[in-house]
Amino acid sequence: MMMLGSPLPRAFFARPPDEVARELLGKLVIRRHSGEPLAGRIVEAEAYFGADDPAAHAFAGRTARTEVLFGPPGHAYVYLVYGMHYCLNVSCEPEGQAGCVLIRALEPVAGLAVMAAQRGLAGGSVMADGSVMGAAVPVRLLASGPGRLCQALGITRPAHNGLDVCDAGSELVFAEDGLPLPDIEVGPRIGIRKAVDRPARFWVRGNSFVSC
DNA sequence: AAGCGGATCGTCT
DNA sequence: GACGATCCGCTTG
Repeated sequence: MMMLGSPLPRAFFARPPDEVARELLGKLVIRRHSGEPLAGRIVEAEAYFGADDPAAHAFAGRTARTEVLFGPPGHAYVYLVYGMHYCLNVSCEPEGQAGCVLIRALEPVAGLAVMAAQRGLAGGSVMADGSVMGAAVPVRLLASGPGRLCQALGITRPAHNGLDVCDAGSELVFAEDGLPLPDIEVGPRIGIRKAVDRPARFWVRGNSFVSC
């Protein structure tokens, strides 16, 4: 029986990315830093394969950017999209073989106020007399989307690319949450132009934090 | 409620 | 020199 919050073992990631993506649903992403830990439960993830997947970054071969994808499993692959958003992935397959899972949405579990602040959604409107009208923080939008969750957790390529997410001492850890596997749905991946028909997106059925 | 376009830059052609 | 594994605000209906 795995302990609650304990890091997932490296063997968990040393498998094909579609298996890993499916089983990552319900697991925790924990961002440790000097303050309180930030955490979210994975509710949506996509598998990206290697040489046989034109939609994957690894498809073009081994480059400086994609080095992590070909390295040992269980390491963070963080890249910049559209010049402004970071995306978090975790490397899969044994060392030497490319593959990863893109984390697309988290259900916030801990550190919601910090997440809101980092998202620029501190909530509440400052009135003319200096008082603050209550406007509830839109929790659903905190970490629902690959760019949003990186902003909420403060994940960047310079700081986090290549980190070992199986190491309890790491700034970024993927961990067990002690919950049974949720009811899962499968469909095509989002936002890609190649291999659009491949069913490689997994999400928790009915969960309101799924990005779409 | 849905659709459009602007922002912004590392990476590879 | 072009192009994204995106998000947000503004437009229209």
